[in-house]
Formats: sequence, C-alpha cells, structure tokens
Amino acid sequence: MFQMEMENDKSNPLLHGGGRPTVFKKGPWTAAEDEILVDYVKNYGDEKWNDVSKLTGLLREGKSCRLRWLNQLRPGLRKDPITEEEERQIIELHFTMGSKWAQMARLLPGRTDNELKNYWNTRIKRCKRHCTPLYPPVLSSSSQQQQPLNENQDVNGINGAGETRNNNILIDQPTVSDFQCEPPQNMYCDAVTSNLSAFMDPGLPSLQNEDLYEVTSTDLWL
DNA sequence: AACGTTTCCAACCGCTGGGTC
DNA sequence: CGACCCAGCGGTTGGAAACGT
Repeated sequence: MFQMEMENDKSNPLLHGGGRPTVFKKGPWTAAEDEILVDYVKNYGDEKWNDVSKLTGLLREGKSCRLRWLNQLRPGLRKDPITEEEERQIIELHFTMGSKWAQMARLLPGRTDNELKNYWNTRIKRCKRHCTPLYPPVLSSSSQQQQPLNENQDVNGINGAGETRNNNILIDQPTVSDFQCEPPQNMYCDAVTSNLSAFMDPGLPSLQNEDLYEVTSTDLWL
C-alpha cells in the first residue's frame, strides 16, 4: 500500500511525523505528489480532502489537493485549446449566467471552472485593449427580449453582491470605466454575421459597406 | 540577440454556505 | 443557536511561454 511505502521511506521529504502537518507545502506539484494524490483518490474517493495529508503523508492542504485533482488530474479532462464552438458557448453562458464558472464548467464537458475563468479574464483584457465589446450585439440586443431566469437571480434586479441585471440577465462584468478608452458613440457591425465568429477575434475588422447594422453604445457597453 | 509586452495557466487566498456538535 | 469544520466557489496572483519590436 502506498501509505506504508511512504511511511517506510525515511528519505521522503513529504513525510511528517504523523497526524496533520502544521505547515503545508505550496507551489507547483511534482509528479511524485500527483501519483500519491491519484492513488489516494483511487483508494478513498474524491472527498474528504483534509484526510489526504493524514493518510498519505502528502504535505499538501486538502484544499490544494482538491484543486489539483479537479483541475489537473481527474479523468476526462480536456487538455486541447478551447475551440471556437466552445468560445461561443462560453460567451453565451457568461452573458446569461455571469461569473458562475463552476456551473458553466458543468455544461462544457472536460473543461474546468478555472480554465473558463482564465479564458474569460484574458478576453476581458483583450477587449479592453482593443476597445471592443465583451459580448456581441447579437446577444446584447436579444437581452431586450425575455430571457429565462437563472437560479441565482432574485426578482429585484440587483442582488446583494452589487451585480446588476439587464432585464432578467445577471451581469457582473467590467464597467465602461474599466476600459482604457471611451466607448464609441455608435459603431457598425456586420449584422449578417448572426453567429458569433466575427467577435471571436476583436482584431478582426468589423466595418463593412453593406449590410450594416448600427449598434448603439448601450448595446456594446452593457 | 535582447528586451519588453502579452498571453496562458497553475495555484493560492478569502469568503460562503451547509453540516455537525 | 452559536461555534466550528470543511467543501466549494470566485477572484487574484505570479511565473513561464509566446510574441512583437
């Protein structure tokens, strides 16, 4: 058993004198630590994270073990880059759910909440720099229509966390003032592009001579 | 080649809510 | 019913890699 092996290994730096250690290791995980954690989950399941150090001698906080397992080690995780289709889904989901990363991750098999959060933070930075909208007008304009309530919404429009809502849509995202430049008074986007692909890359030119749709700053800077 | 900037991502921190005593 | 513990979650940070000049 891995636990016995570890306890007998006097040279193992991960060992401690029994019980829960008072000081836990931090920083990047080693392959050896990963192996111990995977072994623990095989034997005890992916709950009781505070027992990991006690049962395996691993000098990691339960919290850290849980995170490592969920985000890196558990089976079924996808390691490939986020696809265009997934990007569309993330944008749509964020538009309707706000920053509910864990809920969003459940709808995107193989992706983790951390991954989605990282993606979105990068997107925010990119949009700020390019002065482009976080959400495409296609979504923004549809917000004027009835949307299904999500489970976190109350009936008042503003919740206790300071999040505001547009109709029934919970929105917690950077405000206009968070962006480096002023929002445009108006802006033209290609309405023919009813899917979101034109907005995947904010660097793409959006001005067209034909089939233009005027997007107000309200649409763009919710 | 060197340097600065941007992007990506793993990991930590602090808070919250549910369960238990 | 309050105190405590713990799992879960979202926000944030920091380092490495990639990219641009």
